[in-house]
Amino acid sequence: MSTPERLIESTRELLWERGYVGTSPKAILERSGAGQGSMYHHFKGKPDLALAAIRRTAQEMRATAEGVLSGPGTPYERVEAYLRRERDVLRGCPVGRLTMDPDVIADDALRAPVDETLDWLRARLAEIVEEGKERGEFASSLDGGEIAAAVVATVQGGYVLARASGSPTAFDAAVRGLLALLAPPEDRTR
Amino acid sequence: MSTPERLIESTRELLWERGYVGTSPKAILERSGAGQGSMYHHFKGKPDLALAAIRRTAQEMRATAEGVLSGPGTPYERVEAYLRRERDVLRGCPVGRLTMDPDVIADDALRAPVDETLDWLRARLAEIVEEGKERGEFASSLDGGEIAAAVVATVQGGYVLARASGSPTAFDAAVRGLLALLAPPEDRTR
DNA sequence: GTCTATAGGGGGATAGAC
DNA sequence: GTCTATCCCCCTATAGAC
Repeated sequence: MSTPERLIESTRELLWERGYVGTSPKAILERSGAGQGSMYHHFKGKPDLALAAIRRTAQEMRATAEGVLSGPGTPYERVEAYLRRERDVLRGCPVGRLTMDPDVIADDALRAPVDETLDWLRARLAEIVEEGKERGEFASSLDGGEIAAAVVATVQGGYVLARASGSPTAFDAAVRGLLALLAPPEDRTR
Repeated sequence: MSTPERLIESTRELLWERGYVGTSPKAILERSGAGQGSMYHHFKGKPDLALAAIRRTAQEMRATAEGVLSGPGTPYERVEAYLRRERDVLRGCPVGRLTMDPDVIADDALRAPVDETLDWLRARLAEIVEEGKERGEFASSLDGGEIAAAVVATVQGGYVLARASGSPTAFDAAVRGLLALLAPPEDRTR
């Protein structure tokens, strides 16, 4: 792997583990094996390198989600597949966690990829819910955008609950709870 | 206010704004107006002071939630009141945000109040949902603990969406989506 | 491209005077 | 209880040699 490549990958890992404020250039250098000079040759500084890392992580998350959401199955099944998708729950969401980073929120350039990714995800899920409404799978009274927001929020909040307790249990419970509420009425009494 | 008191209050504010990693003793001193010596006289160090601050914030959140949850109304109405409670959405949850702080998660003493608070909240909501099931307000097939987890997760995740976009809109959308799913069946076609 | 040297400021804490 | 002095290491970046 090239040096810029190794720098970006190491930064991605550290941002996921420790956030932006908790990640120092020195830590990135140690993890990547690159030298001080290399880093400042390829990137303008910490924000520049972080931006490259965040953009890549956001792109990756989007691709993963699209893989599940465009898969086979009814709308309900695709939403379920998204919610039940395998996750490293205790590590949290590498995109969502950045919203708790004051320096990311304060910098529009760093916040943009985070915003765009979560927004895209919501819009994509909203489409699917609307499709489910047309097929009679979801109540026509529901708002696709609102349900989509609830789905994304449940996942993001599930990470919070799991990390607080040190166990993925609460994440799974929240997902099951939401799926039970989403289940078509005829399945309700199962 | 006494000096220890001012130190704790300043620490609470900074932990909310910048998290544990992003909060330095120096910043606490500046905000509280206390001197270096005072701080290390009253507290063993940053973790000790943070623990006092986190405990108080956790206690306060619990009291606020209990105030709403033990209020008047049917179980659905009380859950709704909790979800719609006025919040400074863009500031995030002062307790939940700590789960994204690596140094908090790594320290059992600091994590404990966070865990206990969110766990208590879930249990309290679960009771209310079970009560609602008995009254026929919620489907008997639902699991109180799972619905409670979904409710708490939606709130915590709502903060993430709001902060990503820089607007409370997404938080409100997620809450409305969840409430629509929770609404008793006879209200579904409204 | 990568290395080492250098730099000013901050993080987190201790010591001892008052 | 509070103040100042002091400490060592880390943070982030620049400069210039190789």
